[in-house]
Amino acid sequence: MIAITLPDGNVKQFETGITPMEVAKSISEGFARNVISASFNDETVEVYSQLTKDGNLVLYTWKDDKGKQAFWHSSAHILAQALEELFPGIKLTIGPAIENGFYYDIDLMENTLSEKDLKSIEDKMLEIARGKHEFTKRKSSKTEALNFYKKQKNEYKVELIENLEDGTITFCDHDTFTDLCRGGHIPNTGIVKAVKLMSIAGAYWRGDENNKQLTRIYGISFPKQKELNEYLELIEEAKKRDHRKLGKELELFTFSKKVGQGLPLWLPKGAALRERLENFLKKAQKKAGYDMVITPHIGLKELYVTSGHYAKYGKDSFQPIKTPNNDEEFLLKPMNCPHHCEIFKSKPWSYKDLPQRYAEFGTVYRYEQSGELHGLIRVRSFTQDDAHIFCTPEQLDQEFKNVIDLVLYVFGSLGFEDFTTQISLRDPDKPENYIGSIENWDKAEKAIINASKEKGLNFTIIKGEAAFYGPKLDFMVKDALGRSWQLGTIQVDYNAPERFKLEYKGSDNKMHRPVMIHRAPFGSMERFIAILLERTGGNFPLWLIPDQVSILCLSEKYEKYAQKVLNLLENNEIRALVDNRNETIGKKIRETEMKKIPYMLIVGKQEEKNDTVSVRKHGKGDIGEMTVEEFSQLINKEIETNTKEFDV
RNA sequence: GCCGAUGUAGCUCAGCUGGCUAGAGCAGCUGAUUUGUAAUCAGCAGGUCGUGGGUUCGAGUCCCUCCAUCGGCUCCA
Repeated sequence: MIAITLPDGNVKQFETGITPMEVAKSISEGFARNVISASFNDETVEVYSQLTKDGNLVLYTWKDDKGKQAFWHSSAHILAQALEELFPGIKLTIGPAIENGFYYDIDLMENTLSEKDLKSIEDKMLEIARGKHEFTKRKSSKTEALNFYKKQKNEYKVELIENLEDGTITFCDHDTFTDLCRGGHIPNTGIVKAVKLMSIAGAYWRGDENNKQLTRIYGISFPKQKELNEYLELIEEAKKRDHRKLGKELELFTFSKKVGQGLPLWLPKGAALRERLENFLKKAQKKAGYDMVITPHIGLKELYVTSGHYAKYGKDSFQPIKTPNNDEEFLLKPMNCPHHCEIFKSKPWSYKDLPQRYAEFGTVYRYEQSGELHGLIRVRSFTQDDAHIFCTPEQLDQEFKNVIDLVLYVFGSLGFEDFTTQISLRDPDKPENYIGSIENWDKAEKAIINASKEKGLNFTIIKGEAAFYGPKLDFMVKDALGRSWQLGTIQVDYNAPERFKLEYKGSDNKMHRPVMIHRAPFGSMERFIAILLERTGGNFPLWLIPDQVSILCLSEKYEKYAQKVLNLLENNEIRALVDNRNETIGKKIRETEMKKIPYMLIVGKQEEKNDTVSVRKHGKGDIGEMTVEEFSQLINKEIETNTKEFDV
């Protein structure tokens, strides 16, 4: 007998060798029908695996993330079988479940695959699924496994197995198909009722650009057709919030083939909105003790040789600008830190003067790979809300925490509550990727982790993701389609002060090296605004939105009165416009609603007589008649509640 | 940069297997209408069918090059 502990704390006795599915049946038949996966002592097991010792058992249904994972991973197996049947001779590599669905990477050999083929693969998958084939896991010795794949000339699987320990190798079979697999499957293929293959992409074997590029097929599957339909509808809805589409509709920004790809052009409404965001941050930064500085858009190549950026990124940047007569080379600045270091160097400092905090909305230029450009989110010219803090080592902790507070203030003010944070550290096995001493790296990494802990951030640590000069804390936010993007960033840097030989005089009358913090709460104006657009769907907070009010004339007769209302609003710093077109009021309302202008003021005979306006709120409808004064107060109150001051 | 897809009017799209002067709705312009809470009516104008080349009696449609865009991969100071 073994003792099985269930999540609710209940302990039950079973015969040795009982399966999770039988345990599920002992709870209830109905529940058992929904169980598709299980974990035993925190390890994923098959529902038909025999349990031979005491332990904690968790049973998963489709509703659990773990259940979905098993479902999608099993679907990847079905995809692989369909592919093998349709394209004999292809080589399978890996096929995991992902956040939404699954993929399988295959080496197609001499076959080609295009999106037109996806439908027939889906059909094949459903045909296999309907066979209700059981997934069964079996153990294999290393030599046996190697022989199996060597016979198939599948060098990918051979490489995978060679990195595995003998005794831990398992295969998973269903129907005629078999695959090297750690496990975690649903009971049988029949549970998969709906499949959609989303796209084909190239993906390098093991994620390394130097390896062969495989073909990756992305898909998603569901236990019910209805759920698939709902998912596809959700994606369609998300596409409506795409910042590229909204940016065009709301006339915020554009791109021009002639100017060049990845070089955004800000239209008047977008530029004004961006300025409001900048002013919002400037105000908070002033309170937090930052000084604004301004630096040029170019710098001598030597500047970047000193900083180390030239060696690291010189080849992948916009190439140097050469002067014809003198032998000079300038770079378009890809970052602001070297300029700011030189500002710090412009005069001697005492420890009493520190910290020095230099802030600049600095536009930088980076030659991003063409395939990587993405609307305003990934561009070749963008403006960082940059600042560099030069402080003593003793001040580092406090300064870092203050920056976290500032980022949290910015995110909070704009409704980014569901962000995640990640700390990027160096990869200790690849010292060649980084500059600076181990001691300094250790200090910097410790400082970030301590500050993040103290501020109660729920962070994940990722090794090998640090910048070449130092570790960083990034604030990540998701776009409409659920893709995560880095916005705010805070980085500790001991190396730039070293390379630029920055100094201050300490209380001991000796020279010391300051520590530098790079930070940008928005990250870049472009990316931040893009994400804000996707999350609000263009319904920006009232203080940010380009046009706050549209005054709709019932007919041209009331234009004069509308102008008077406009003047009154403008005196109250409210952004308004008059719609005096010769159109019906219904049409004007419809169009203003679609332009997402938050308030409409309808003026006609009645309003002119009463000296009032009829107010209609976007998405809500008519909210009644009031004086312009009352309306202004309403607006200003709404703005006030949405914009809290930064507390130092 | 790599894999796959897309590119027709300012916007959204139609144009079947190659065959008259390339169509529609919205936006625009002109005129009528002077309007009470999500589309008033009529007329007009607007396109080197992304670019360059090729196949053909004939190309928006077929093939190739390049450019841009979209979904991924790699990259992201």
